[in-house]
Amino acid sequence: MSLNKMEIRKKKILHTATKIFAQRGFKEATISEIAKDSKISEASIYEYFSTKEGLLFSIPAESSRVLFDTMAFHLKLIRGAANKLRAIVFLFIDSYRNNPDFAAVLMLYLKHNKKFLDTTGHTTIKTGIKQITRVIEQGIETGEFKEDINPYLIRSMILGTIEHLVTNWVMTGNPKNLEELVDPLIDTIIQGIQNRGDDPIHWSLQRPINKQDSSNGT
Amino acid sequence: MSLNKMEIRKKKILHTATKIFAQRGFKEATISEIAKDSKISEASIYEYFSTKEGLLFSIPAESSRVLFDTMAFHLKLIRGAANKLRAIVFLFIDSYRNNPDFAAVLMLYLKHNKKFLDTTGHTTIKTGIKQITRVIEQGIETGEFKEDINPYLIRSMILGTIEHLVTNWVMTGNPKNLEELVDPLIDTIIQGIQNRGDDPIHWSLQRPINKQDSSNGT
Amino acid sequence: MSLNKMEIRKKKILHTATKIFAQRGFKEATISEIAKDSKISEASIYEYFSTKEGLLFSIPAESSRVLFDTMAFHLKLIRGAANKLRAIVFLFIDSYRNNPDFAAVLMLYLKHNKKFLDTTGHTTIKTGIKQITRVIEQGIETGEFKEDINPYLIRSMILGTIEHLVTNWVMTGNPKNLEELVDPLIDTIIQGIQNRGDDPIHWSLQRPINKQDSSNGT
Amino acid sequence: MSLNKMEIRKKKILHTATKIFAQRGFKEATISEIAKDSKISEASIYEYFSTKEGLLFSIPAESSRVLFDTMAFHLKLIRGAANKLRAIVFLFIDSYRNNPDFAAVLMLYLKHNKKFLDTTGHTTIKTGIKQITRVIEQGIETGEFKEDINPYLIRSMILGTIEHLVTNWVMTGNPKNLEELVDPLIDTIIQGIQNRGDDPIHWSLQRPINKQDSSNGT
DNA sequence: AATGAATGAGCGTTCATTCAT
DNA sequence: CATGAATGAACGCTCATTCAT
Repeated sequence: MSLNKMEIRKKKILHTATKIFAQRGFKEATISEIAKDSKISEASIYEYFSTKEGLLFSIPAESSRVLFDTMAFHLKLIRGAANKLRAIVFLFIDSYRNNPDFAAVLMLYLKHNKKFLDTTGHTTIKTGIKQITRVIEQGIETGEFKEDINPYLIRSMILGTIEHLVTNWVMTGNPKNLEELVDPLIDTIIQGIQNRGDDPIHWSLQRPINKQDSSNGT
Repeated sequence: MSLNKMEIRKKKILHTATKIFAQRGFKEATISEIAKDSKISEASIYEYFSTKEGLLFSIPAESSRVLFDTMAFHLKLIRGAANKLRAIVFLFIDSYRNNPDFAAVLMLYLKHNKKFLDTTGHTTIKTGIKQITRVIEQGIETGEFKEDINPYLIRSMILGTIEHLVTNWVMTGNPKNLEELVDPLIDTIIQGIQNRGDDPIHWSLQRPINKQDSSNGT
Repeated sequence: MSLNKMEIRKKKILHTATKIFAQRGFKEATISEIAKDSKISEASIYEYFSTKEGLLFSIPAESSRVLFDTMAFHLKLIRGAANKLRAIVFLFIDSYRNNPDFAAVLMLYLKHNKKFLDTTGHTTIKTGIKQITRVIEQGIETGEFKEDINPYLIRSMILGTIEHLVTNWVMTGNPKNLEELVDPLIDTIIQGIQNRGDDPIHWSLQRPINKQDSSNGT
Repeated sequence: MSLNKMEIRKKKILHTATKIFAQRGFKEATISEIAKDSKISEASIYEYFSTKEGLLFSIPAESSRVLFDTMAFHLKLIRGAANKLRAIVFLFIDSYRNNPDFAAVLMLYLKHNKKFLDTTGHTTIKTGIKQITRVIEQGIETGEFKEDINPYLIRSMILGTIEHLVTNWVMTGNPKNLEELVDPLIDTIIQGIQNRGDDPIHWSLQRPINKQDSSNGT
């Protein structure tokens, strides 16, 4: 009962804080605002979170775990690295679209905070992100993706693009239809990395010149 | 003369502010610190910049213009949209690598500031970024790139990946060799967007000249 | 039974509070600390003591009464004002030495608190201190001490010196051997106030009995 | 000029702080009060003193130096250790009587503060107090005082009595005529420690019994 | 009787910014 | 023009105290 009530209060604080931080910015927001909006006293907020920054860092914990659990669940059901990557991108985008305040806090105030790096919230995210790398590596192992691609780079392309799009979206409202970019994005990347039956290899710059020559010369 | 002196003082302030903001964070940094480090009084700083945030927003003006002028200059000399994109990515990365403090300020404190959107500094950047869009559109027009690609998405992929990589770099020091990712990045994207069937690689910079000649000359 | 239990809890609180106040200072100490250390909840502490300051003011009540009762008991057994003063000083010093936390609280946080003046704890102390004045006055009446001395001043000298020494002791740990200063202190004062001409030392405890006898017998 | 003005402002702050601390107590007093009373903004107070406690610790610096300089000056003009001690006690008492707020702050909030021990203000006081010890030691060297007295104890008696009297005075207003106690106080102590022509030594408990005997037996 | 939980009321401190010289 | 000095306006955080069970 009491535990339940406390859980509810804690979530209320987190929810309100997410909203206020998203609207006003972390530094500009005040604990007083969050207290008023959540109808929980400032002192009580400090019962649940040790500092204002601690409150900020507590925001991703839950949302992220939900996202990454969902992701792990779906990945088991999907065959093919390309399809898995498509699902990942879709789930990310979808999660952000449905939680714009959370997306804003993550993109604007957490991703660029060095102290956040040492946080359990960040650890959760890092763990989740490793799933992406694993999918890429599996794609390479199965021969679905080219051997010479750099998984870290591909992952960075996926995440970087998502971050860029979502950041723009939370800041300006554009692009309106984030989810419509999922397929073109993933298609472009897949085409850049997958093995193709028709002469797919020679484009790779790391390949020796003569290899390219021979294929061209045919 | 006096004007010249003032210019020097102003640049000194900007340079110091960039350094301090990068090291300590925008909110954490104080005008007092910048004054001490630049040996210019706080009051004088306010002679040159109206507010602390105004000082922050003044930082990209110069560096960005230099970058985009250089970019415009190079793009005139390069043939082929793919090669142009490669040059663009290279120039971005190279510029950030050579100005890590500026890169940090841009990635950590400007890119996510809504007020910055209404700034001449941001206008400069936007103008510069349009060059990328234009290159992509030209690639489509010339048939070098597929017709059905979304230039905005491609531009977002390029910028998003760069931002992601550079942000990581200024925050953690990794990846150590940013510049080595330029080619794989651009190659992956190019392969995702270029028309295939005809020889797609004529303008690849790594390709021997005679190769291009032969294909052009056909 | 239940009353007994309550008494035990109350004493536990007082004991812990004395320790915490002595270690951390009255203002710096928190009820929360006392609660944790005593394993009695904060709310319960407020069942026994109305306010934090009330808790502080309750500390001397018991210890002081014990001291002054002991003192009254001993004074009945001792003959001669000088010997009585010596006993008093000894008992004070000994009491503080054996209860350093209590000594610290008394010297550092009670003696200088104006509100403490209106407290029953202070009344107890005042009553006890009157015993000193009475001994001095008796010394004057019996002719053992000079007629023209100011009992209030002499009492102040005795108390002031004790307070000064004990305050130093609780703050710095010095002087190490408080009790060794009892005799020199009381001797100096006695010599300053006793009637000379007739033999003043009959009751000196350190003197051999026969010595006194011989002088008396003359 | 400007320096002068700053000096005046600093003294004004110190003066007001002394008053407020004396009236309301250190912890109860607020910087806001001091600011209002001194008509100097809170922020400016922090320009002159780094913290509230730093402000408190800065109070004795000046007053004490004045007192101890005066003391050193007078001591040069006075012959005889007893007379010097009398002058010292008088100067102390007189100084406190003329600066009751300072006396209150010193007696109630500084003397019992462990952190104050590490302060330059405390160093000044310690240095000044050494003058007392020196006078006592000189009294011993010249034979004016007994050989076997403990200078530390005598100094503690003098300071302890003064502290006790002045503390009572600042807390309760009594005794009304502090200065009238100077002579009785010093007389009592002097008689307790000075060498007397008429059989002064045998009272000393440290002396060997036979020594006393011989002097008695003469 | 005992306590976990909640909070009202404050306060020290910080700085961006302005002013007077 | 340059600046040393002054300050207004906030805000995070702490705790003694109370309440509900």
